[in-house]
Amino acid sequence: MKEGRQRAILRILGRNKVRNQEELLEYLRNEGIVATQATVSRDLAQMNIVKLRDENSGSSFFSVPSNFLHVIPDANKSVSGIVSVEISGQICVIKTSPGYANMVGAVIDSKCSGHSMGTIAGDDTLLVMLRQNIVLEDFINNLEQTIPGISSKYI
Amino acid sequence: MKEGRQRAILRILGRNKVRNQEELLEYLRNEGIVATQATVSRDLAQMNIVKLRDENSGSSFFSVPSNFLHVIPDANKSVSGIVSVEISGQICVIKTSPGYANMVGAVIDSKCSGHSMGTIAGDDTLLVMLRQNIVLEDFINNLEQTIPGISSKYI
DNA sequence: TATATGCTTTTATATTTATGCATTATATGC
DNA sequence: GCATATAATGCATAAATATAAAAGCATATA
Repeated sequence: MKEGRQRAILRILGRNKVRNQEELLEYLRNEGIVATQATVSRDLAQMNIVKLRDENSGSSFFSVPSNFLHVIPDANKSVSGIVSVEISGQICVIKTSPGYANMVGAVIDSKCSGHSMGTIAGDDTLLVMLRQNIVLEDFINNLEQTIPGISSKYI
Repeated sequence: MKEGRQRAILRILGRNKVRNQEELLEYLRNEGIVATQATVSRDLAQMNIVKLRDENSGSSFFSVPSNFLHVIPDANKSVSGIVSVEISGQICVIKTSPGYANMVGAVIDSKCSGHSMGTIAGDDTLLVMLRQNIVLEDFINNLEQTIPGISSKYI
């Protein structure tokens, strides 16, 4: 019960700007999950979710801390030299085995140009600068298809 | 009036974990600044200050966004090769003496991994990519302890 | 001087979020 | 299965935050 609801909350907050807990309840109801405000209040506290402010509108909305959104390399089929993938704001950082960052960067430059403004590679760290209005999930899907051996999941 | 109060708020929030607006009003009163809850509510909105959750206690407290914070090298005791530190959004740029950026990057990789997703170094410029939803004050404290010779100040 | 204009602030109140307590569900040991 | 412990939930309400409306105050303007 709780676990499924919290997973749903992550999904919902990842896709929508939710401005208060009543609104979140509605989204949940649309998925067939019924709960009360008190319950989601506790969920949010437990998940460390916070309310941030929209720079422009000034209105506030819930935000999932990054440690709940991980893109992890799939150990079974990892042939790409990728160690980890992490996203924060418009920045995606990909850690690779030593010497691999440039190669991965080249791949992303050619295959993810719709999502990426560009990349800069060190030796084992690749910086991908994401475009402003992309849908993060699309980029992740793109990554998954482009670079065999990584998969994303929530939590 | 307003400007001085907001400056005080930055100072107070940088040094203390303030848990609600009434508490903030008390801190202000201790500095001889009298205002009402409604006023600081607007101040916080205007300054984009948000409430985060303490990882351990679960209780929440106000946090100042990056564009109000500056970290500067302390000229008196600067022995680390660091020239300047500046933060914008999720990006921290550290300028160093020529050739030092890599070294500083390695230090940060090992000592600040909780706050940093990764670093990329040029010759005299180091880019530190910060995780989402970190408490910036914590990162800066960490930096100060990790790299002797820098100190931070508010605005 | 009187009037208008654009903030800032307060007061009063609405909205939003958190929480104590009782209840129900779920797990654990016998 | 039954008893008991533990956790999850809802209800009612308290606490915290935001906001509408009015008042204050400085500056500009006729």
